[in-house]
Amino acid sequence: MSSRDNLARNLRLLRAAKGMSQESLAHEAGIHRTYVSALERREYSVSIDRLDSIAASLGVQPYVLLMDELPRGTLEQIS
Amino acid sequence: MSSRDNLARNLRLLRAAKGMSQESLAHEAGIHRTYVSALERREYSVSIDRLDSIAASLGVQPYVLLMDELPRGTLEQIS
DNA sequence: GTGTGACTGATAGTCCGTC
DNA sequence: GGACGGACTATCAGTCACA
Repeated sequence: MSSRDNLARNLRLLRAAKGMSQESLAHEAGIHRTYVSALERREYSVSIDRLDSIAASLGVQPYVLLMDELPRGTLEQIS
Repeated sequence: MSSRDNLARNLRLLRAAKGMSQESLAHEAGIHRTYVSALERREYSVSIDRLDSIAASLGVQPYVLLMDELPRGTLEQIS
């Protein structure tokens, strides 16, 4: 499993858990809507600076987005 | 703490624990010598594809490189 | 609300070198 | 062995139009 794959999956999971659209997540993270779409389709190898802003919008630590499995309770705690 | 800062510190710690030079790490990870130097000086925001190859060379999971603190026992286990 | 192609500007990453 | 610079190329990343 590559980090790119893990990011794509975790992004979808966490975004769904927060009930956010790609559009609203993009707006909060200060990036473009179609770029969030591209990341969820593994199209890009995101830089860790972007990872920081995306993680902040989702309310998790940046490294969590790259894990094989989300830590227990992550989705529940995310409000 | 940004991911860039955490990476710089963890890279130095793990590389020292393995007794590797910047040059040998770069060679094993398939990246350039001066780029490893730049990452340890926070000069760049590395992409997650490179993060994967660097982590593999150091014998850790990619996300570990972005953590505030290395999991207990990481440096000892690294041989 | 999301996927995709096309196009461009920004920056990640290489390769040369010196100290 | 490592810091740092300049010049370069590849890829990331921003924005649009359209389905």
